Amino acid sequence: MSDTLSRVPGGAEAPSDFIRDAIRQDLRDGRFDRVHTRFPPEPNAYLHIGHAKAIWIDYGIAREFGGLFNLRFDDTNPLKEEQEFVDAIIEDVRWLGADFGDRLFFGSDYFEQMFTWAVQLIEKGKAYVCDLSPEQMRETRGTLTSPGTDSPFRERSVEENLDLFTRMRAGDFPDGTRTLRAKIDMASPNLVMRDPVMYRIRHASHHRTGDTWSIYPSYDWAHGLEDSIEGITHSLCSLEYEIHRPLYDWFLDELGIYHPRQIEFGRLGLSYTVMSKRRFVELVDGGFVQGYDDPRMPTLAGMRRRGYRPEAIWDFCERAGVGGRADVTIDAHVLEDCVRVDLNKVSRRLFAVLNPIKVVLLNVPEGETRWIEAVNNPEDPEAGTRKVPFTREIYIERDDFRKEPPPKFHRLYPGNEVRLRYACFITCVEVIEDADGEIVELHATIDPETWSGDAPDGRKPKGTIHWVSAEHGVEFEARLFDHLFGVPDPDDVPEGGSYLDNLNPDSLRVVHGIAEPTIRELTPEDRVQFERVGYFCLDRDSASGRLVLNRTVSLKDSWAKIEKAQASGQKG
RNA sequence: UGCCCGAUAGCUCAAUUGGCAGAGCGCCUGACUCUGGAUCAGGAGGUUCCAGGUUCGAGCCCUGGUCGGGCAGCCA
Repeated sequence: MSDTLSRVPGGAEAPSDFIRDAIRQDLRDGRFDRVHTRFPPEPNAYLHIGHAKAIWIDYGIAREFGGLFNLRFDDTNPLKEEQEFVDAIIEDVRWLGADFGDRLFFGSDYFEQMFTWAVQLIEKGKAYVCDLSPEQMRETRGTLTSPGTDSPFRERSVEENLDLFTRMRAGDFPDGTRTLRAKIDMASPNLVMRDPVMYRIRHASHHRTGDTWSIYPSYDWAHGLEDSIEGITHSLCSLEYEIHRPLYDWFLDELGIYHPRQIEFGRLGLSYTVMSKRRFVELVDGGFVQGYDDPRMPTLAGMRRRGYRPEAIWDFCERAGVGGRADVTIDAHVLEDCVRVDLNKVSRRLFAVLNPIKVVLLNVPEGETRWIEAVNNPEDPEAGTRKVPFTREIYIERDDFRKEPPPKFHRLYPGNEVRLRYACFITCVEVIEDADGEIVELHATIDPETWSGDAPDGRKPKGTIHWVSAEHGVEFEARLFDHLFGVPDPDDVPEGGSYLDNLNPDSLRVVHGIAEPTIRELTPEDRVQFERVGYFCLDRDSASGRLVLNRTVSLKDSWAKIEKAQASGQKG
């Protein structure tokens, strides 16, 4: 192993995958003497978890190898691109923590240089102006199994091409009437190489260049040039561009300019959701979600609003890995696990009850408030403690009580004693029901000897439950999210069906809970764990007097698992 | 009936130059606990898509199949 290599980050200890291996090889061979990557989004949509993987690869590799990382907008199509998306993407990339420093670039800044290079190709006889209509071009391109035919304009003179191309730029011709094409091979088995379009006429206003251009470069022509101009070493992109690599190389070789290396990786998919811009639009426009940042959406904006931290997303990308040369779909539960692991370390704990039932503690005097010290985060001693009010009437989770306890149920039931977390032991002495047999209230007694946390006789209740003082409790709205789709693969539909048929009707459930007063201290995007319930994040919809919390993810519910096992055990 | 890519545990993926097939998640047991959380220990689970071939030895190399995906925008 090279000594130099093992000293730089990414040399010796760094993860190994086919991309990193290829880069190390390039460094050893002297093909490149540094590493410089870029993330090149088109500003026409919001970023999603799939983009996070690309950023993780681009930025992560640059950092590991001590190289540079650019954020570059590939804005070559004025019809689809908007400043709104530029702003949103920059915000998302920053939020993720991918540091591009001052290296924020726009493909449109290079239009003039691209034009100059196009003229060079024309002069070299490698590009020509073609008058074919879009339909004619399609017809002459051939098919997957048959070659195309040469355009009748393929052999125009350099002078005529130059004149026409200049007039295209000047705006002399209507949209769609002419293109500049590379002269390669209409019989190539790779359709991408059949005289691809380099420029098309578009009398459209661009979000950055305004009306200065009436021709715009195509992706294939522009992308390699952008990489070359910025001195990118490794142009990492998804698998769909693999077939474009010969063209990427062709342009750079014909121009004889600095030549980065394109390497493709598999796209990242997530189960129980969809990941295309078109479908995002359908979900939003169809009112199935409330926006691109709806917490159920796999967009970075949605995940942020839901309460995910970038750390969890990085961890997820790492677990997914670069993998082989294939697209991968990772189980959504893996992402959720990453979120739990991350939030567990950093979240303050709070008491909140989502489905309350009142408990009257008969031997606690009315009007008395006892302030209990509670640990803010057992995982982080520095998070300190807080005081939680305890009174005669409290709320507990309805699920934490059963009139007739099933086996292994260690929570509250008539005659049973449980621990109120951080407080004392209580025993249920009476169940109050209404005329319909609905439980409306419980009566219980506390053991005053157990305030220290231990009983003098050493007995230990099997269950510990959370609680909220009825007098001090603060009401809030909880938005409980579930997978947007009811099945792992939304595209798994019968003939003629739509992925929309698989929408999960219960992906959003709104309930009203009661929490300890500390909840009032939260500000939007603050994350907490409601003990024994799950992780929540204050939504920006919260206004004075109205608290809205998004459930980021529930805790693993092992009791639910036991119950499920019991239920299936009975029938089996 | 073209070109390119893929197929490994229930799921998603690993496996240096060919050298005893692994991980995470899920599942099952158990331990521990003031979150039935977290944590810890153990376990089950495989014809590496199929058929040939090369090799002392093949998940890996070769040939032929099967199945799945991508490619015929003046999108990126």
